[in-house]
Amino acid sequence: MAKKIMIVESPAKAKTIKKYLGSDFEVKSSFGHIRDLKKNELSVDIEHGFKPHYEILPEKRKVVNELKSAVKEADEVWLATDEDREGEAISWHLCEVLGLDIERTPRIVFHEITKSAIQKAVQQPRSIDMKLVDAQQARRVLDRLVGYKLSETLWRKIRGKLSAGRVQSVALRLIVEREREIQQFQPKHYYKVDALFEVEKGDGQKALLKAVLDRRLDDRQGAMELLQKAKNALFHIKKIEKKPLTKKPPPPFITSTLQQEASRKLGFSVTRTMRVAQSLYESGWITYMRTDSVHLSDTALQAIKDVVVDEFGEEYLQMRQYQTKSKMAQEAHEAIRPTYLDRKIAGNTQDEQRLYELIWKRTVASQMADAQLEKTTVEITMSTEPEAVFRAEAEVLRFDGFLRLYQAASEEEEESEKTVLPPLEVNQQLPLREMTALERQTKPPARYSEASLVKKLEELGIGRPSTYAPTIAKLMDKNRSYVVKESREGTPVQFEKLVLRDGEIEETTITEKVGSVRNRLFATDIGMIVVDFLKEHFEEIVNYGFTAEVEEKFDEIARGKIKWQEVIETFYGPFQKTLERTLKEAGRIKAERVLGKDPNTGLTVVAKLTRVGPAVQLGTFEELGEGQKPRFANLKPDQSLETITLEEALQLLSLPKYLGEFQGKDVVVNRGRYGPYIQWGKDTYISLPKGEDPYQVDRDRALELIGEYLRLQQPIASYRDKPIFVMKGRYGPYLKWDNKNIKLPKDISIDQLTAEVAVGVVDDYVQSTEPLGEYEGKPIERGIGRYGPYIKWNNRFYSLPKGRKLSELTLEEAIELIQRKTAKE
DNA sequence: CAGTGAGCGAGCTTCCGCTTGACTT
Repeated sequence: MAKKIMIVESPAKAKTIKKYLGSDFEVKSSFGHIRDLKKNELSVDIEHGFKPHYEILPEKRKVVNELKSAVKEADEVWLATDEDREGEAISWHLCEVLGLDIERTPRIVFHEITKSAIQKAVQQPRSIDMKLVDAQQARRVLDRLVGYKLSETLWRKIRGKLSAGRVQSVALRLIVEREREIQQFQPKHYYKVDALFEVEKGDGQKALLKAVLDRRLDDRQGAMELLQKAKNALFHIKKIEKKPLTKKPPPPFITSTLQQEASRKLGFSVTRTMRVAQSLYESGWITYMRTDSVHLSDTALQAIKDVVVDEFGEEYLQMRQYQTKSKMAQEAHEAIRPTYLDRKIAGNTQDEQRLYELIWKRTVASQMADAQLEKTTVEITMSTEPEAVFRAEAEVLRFDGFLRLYQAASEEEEESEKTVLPPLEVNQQLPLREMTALERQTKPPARYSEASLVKKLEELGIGRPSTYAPTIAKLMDKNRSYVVKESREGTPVQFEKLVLRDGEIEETTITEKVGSVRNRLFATDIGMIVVDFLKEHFEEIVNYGFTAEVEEKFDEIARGKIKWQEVIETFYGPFQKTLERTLKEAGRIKAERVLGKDPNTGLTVVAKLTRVGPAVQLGTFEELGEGQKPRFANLKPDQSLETITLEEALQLLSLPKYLGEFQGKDVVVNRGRYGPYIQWGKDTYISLPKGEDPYQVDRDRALELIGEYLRLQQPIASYRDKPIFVMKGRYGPYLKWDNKNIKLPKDISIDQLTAEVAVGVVDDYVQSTEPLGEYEGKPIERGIGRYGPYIKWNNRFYSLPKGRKLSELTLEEAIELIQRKTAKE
């Protein structure tokens, strides 16, 4: 029998296809691209029609050799790489490298991996589409020219190791421009007014109805006037409006939406989401995770239908096929869905199980009925102020539909308060219980999170499912540090609160933290400098529409309307002129701002980007003369070269501060690489507690911290002849004993910790982590991990049910736990 | 764990998109 081999891109895919094709074919994988431009040089011959010089990717030599010998043995080679530009190019490179005839090698495509789709594809082989390959070559050559030429310009004009490119520079621009908007934002204060009315219920009880004034008041005077008028006002219901509302389920996941939902609901970074999804894919639980298509195969739809009808009943079923939104989508795959819809749970780790559950719910919900709601709006008027209208809103769920299974998370927390309304009638008079005017301030636009940046990039058609996560990682990479991901505490702001109750207006001031954020992307000074430079000299390329424009050209190449070299030629001519002009005319960027003079020394204070990051400098090299070095102080993470003031700079320069001697050794407070610390003598360093301001630390405070440090140096007690130490770690206080870290129970604070209590905690730990016993001749071990207490048997982990303590778990219960989980699988 | 920061200048860096391991902890 003739031997046939088929080559696909992914080994997991190869395995599945093999199953469907049976013994006719051997299925091999190329592991993605096998050939590319050389890494250490431009590798595009500009003089000779932009001819690319390809080489086998060094890490793919082994795969290529294996493919070569497999091809030698075979009578027929079939190519089944993905149905898109990149997939077509991979097939072409395979032909070139494996010596296959481009015209005669059968090439098949399918965009779902089901038995029928594959069998159908095998019936309709075609040959490689060189027009599509050329579109890919144009894409590749353009990205290389833009990327390497721009990066080299940055090395010469700003500093080495920096990079720029069609995708990363636009992503960076988005973050930088958002950062600037926030810097320039001036918050406006306003007053938000709510009223609390009493409503008689039928049973003689009173219910409360909260309504919100439908506009914001500009100042305190306006708020006060309204509350004054409310003292003698009558309130009437003017209108009750009921509107039906339908909510549609969201489409099944693609890469970008999975990253967004996993970020909001599970708190995953985009990299973590992709790592976990990859693992689920390799285990065969989900379809391919790098996709831009919302398409579901017929077999999947049928399986989802069965699940919906089984679990929820016919009335919850509403089949639909979704349309992919993005114009840039290449749709080589299905949406991300479970491979077996009847599996509600899959995955080994907790991360995998949580992500799988999310995918399962979203997939099933996509074929469920719309939710039907009724929205009621009540308008209440005020007799003494015709302009004032109070509004209460409530939503009643008439039919839950898909909401029974899946609720999409929203990016910003919902602020509107939706209450259940008591029975109400038009013209009904409502007694006022209380009216509150609370001062608020407007918020600047939100900084991007990883996931919201992905969403924006996708809207702009920039980047591909396989590059979203790596692009973001690249912006944060150490060699560039264009962007940092940080959580920041807000700053306290005082707000006035006016409350009218029982005819009296009470005024109070409350303090609230404004602008706290978790895991947001912040532009750094070097990020801003690079964007400014690119915008000034290469506006066309960092323009948000650049990718969309060149994509149109690539489409024309794919349709055979234009040659790829022509597209590159048209772009490169003007680009090269701009490059030459920039290299000649632009000076070397030295980001430096003179802030003023230090009143004590008369020396100039400068803010600048040094080799090791943004800093302020006291005295210039000229001022100080031969052999003298200026003093430097690094900027704090929330400061920027663009906005730092002389006062802030002088404060930064006030450290290191000498605080006298203690026990004959110098005490100094300073800020270092790892935050603020106290140095005592030559080699004792004591970090300040988190959040403490080093500029406020005086001698008394320093000695207090040294005292505490000395106490912690001594063991608090000993257990089984080994010392117990109290330690302070990132996640709070803990005990160290026998090289093990033991967390303190929440109800024990470090101050009230006595020797007896410490021994007790260690004893408890020892009791609950020694093996519990044996099951089938293997020990059952116990331990406390990141996600709580667990038992471990036969190299597998079993989480304890919520609330169960390790020390109270009996052997019988443990065995039952193991049996139950084993039975499930 | 707790430094550094200019100039001088050789030698290094870099893109986007398609795929997973082979290394550590």
